[in-house]
Amino acid sequence: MNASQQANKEAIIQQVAAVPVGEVTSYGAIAKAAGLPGYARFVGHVLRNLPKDSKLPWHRVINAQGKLSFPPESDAYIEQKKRLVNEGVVFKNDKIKLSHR
DNA sequence: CAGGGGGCTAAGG
DNA sequence: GCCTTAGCCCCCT
Repeated sequence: MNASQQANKEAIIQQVAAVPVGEVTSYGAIAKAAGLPGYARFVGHVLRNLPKDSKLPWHRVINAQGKLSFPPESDAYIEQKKRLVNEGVVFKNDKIKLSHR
């Protein structure tokens, strides 16, 4: 892995970790906040390949549609939704309201 | 080097 | 509301 990519990953992780409890953000927002506009998909890749000891709140990162990026019947979807609800995130018919944009 | 795919996004139909 | 196009980026075959 290149050093720059590692740095980008770190920056992304930083932003994700900076998301407060009860709040959700989109991949694009994370990427942009990390100084990597257009890296939305890379954010997804990073979160997907997270080491199991990351302790990173990946569940607070959703897509711009205010929904989870997993199939509704997927275990990951259910797990993420459960975690969010447990943290106080309000779901509107399987949709989360992002703090306006 | 080419091809396909993925926790994306925005714009159209 | 869903699917398609086009654009962005990175990863694995």
